Amino acid sequence: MAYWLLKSEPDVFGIDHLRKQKTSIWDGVRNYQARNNLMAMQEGDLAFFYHSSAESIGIVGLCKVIQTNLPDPTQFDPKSDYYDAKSTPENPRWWTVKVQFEQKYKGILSLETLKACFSPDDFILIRKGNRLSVIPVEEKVALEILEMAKKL
DNA sequence: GCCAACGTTGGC
DNA sequence: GCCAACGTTGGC
Repeated sequence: MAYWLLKSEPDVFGIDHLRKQKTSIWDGVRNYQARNNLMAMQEGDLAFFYHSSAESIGIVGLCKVIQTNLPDPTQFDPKSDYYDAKSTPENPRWWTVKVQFEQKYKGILSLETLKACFSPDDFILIRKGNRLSVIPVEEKVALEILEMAKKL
């Protein structure tokens, strides 16, 4: 089983949205590296939920991958911000997964804390200039984050 | 294939 | 709101 980190702006779709609706398709990703990470996900993988561009920045909860290799429906919708005219249902360009809410942490594992605990070599999230929104997390790092989350 | 221009992300 | 870093586009 692998671990991941999913970034989202809480104003748009935050941990509370996911908690309320229980599951969600992770749509709207339009970056090839992030898409490739989505395509590498397996059922049962766990993903940390990260709030970006917010008042409090950091990991706020946990979700689980429950369905993989889903074409992102927004790419076919001309009214969507994420519409891609070059994509067709026969040959979709953007694939994603469905996630299920697992847990909202009692507090936040702030970016500052994460920077203090991990090395950029071990954790892509804290590398300078990193903008990737779907990030693989090494097991070693993931297990430590899970422990840190218990103490919140 | 190069690279300048432009758009976006995301922390501060 | 600013701006550094990065990704994409398009002319050549």
